[in-house]
Amino acid sequence: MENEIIKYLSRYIPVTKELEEAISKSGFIQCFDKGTLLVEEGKFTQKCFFILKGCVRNYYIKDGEEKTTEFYTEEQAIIASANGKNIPSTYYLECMEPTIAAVSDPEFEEDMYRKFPELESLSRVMAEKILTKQIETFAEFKMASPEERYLNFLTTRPDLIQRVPQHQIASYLGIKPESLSRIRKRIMK
Amino acid sequence: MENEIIKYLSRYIPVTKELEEAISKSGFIQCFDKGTLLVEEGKFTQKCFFILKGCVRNYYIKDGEEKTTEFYTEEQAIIASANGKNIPSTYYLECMEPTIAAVSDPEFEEDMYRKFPELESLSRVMAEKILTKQIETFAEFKMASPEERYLNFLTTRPDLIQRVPQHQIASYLGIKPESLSRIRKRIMK
DNA sequence: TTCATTTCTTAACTTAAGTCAACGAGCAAA
DNA sequence: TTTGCTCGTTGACTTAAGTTAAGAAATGAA
Repeated sequence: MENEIIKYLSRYIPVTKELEEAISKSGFIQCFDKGTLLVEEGKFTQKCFFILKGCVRNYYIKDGEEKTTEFYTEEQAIIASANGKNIPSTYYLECMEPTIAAVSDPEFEEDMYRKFPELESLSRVMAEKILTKQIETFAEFKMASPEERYLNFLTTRPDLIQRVPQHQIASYLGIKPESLSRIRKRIMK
Repeated sequence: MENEIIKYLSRYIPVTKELEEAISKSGFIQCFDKGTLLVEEGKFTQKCFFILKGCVRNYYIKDGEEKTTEFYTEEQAIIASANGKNIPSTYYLECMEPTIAAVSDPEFEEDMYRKFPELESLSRVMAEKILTKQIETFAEFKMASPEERYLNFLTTRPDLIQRVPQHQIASYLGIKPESLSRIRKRIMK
C-alpha cells in the first residue's frame, strides 16, 4: 500500500529514491476495521488521514442525534480541524468499510517538509485546490433545494449510494430520512 | 496600505528588509470603488484578493436571480477558483464598499515563493487553516435550521448586518428574503 | 424638493419539509 | 428457527419556508 501513495504522489511531483524510502520506512500506512472510530468527540488528536481504500464518515452528535456532514473515500484527505491547538474534537470519524489510510500528524509533516520541501509545495497546492472545491460545493448547497441536492449527489457521488445507508445520506443533504424517502419517490414519478 | 499587509505578515513570519521591499515595489495593493466587479461570470481571470479594507460579495446568477454565497471582509482571502485552468468564472465578485485589497495572480505568487520560500510555508498553513474553518462552517450550516443559521450569523458576523442589505443575507443563509423577515419577527417575539 | 428605485415587511395561499407513529423487509445474533 | 435490530417507507398531521402580490420605508438621483 506504500506503493499506492507513491503512485499518487508521482502524479504531481518527481518521487526520488530518498523520498520513496522515507515514506516506506515511516510506516504511516494503517488499516482499520469497519466501525473503527478514528476520531471521537471530546478526545484530543491531531491526526490527518489520506484514504487509500475505504470510506470514512464524519458525524456530529447534536440533540442526541447523529448528523452526518461528510463522506471521505479513495484519494480524499481528512485534515485535522484541531489546527495546532490542544482542543477536543467536536465530531466523530467512523470507518464505514475496512479502510486503508495514510495517517500523519503535524510533527511528522513538519519533519517531512524539512527533508523534502517539494512536499510542502504540493501540500500548499493541494490545500488550495481542496479549498476552492469546498467553497464551490458549499455555494451549490446553499443555492439548491433538497431535491436538487439529491439529484446533484446522484451524479457527483454515485458510488456512495451503494456504500452507506440512506438515512446518513439524508443527513449529509441536510434533511430528514423521511424527506429523502419522499424525494426519491417523487423523482421516480 | 503596503504597511498593512506587512503588519499582517509579520504576525506570522519575520519580515526581512528584502521581503518588505519586494512587497512595496510590487504595487499589488489596489483600491476599488463601491460597485466594482472584481470578477464576472464568463470572464477569464486568475486573480486572488486579500481584503485590507472593505467588503466583497460573492454571488451567482441562477434562474435569473442573484444568489449571494459569501461575504469577504477585512483580513480575508479570496482564492481564485479557476485553479491554473483556463476556464471562465461561474460567479461574480462585487465590492459592497470602497475596498482596498492586495491583488495577486499565480505567476506573481510563484515568483514570490521562489524568492521567499517562507511565504509558501505561510500560504500552506493559511490554506489549511481556512480549509478547516470552511469545513466546520459547512457542517454547521447543514445541521442548522434557517432560524439557527440566522442566530449563528448574528454572533459570528455581526458587522455584516450594518454593511450589506438584508435580502443578500437571506440568500447567504440559503433562504428567501421574506422568510428572513419572518424569522426576524419571530425571534424578536 | 420630487421621483424612481431598492429594500423590507406583511398577508394570503401553496408547497414541501419536519414530526410522530406504524409497519414490513432485511440482517444478524442467539 | 426465533428474536431483536436497523433501515426504509408510508400516512396523517404540523410547521415553516416558498410564492405572489401589495404597500410602506428608506435611499439616491435629478
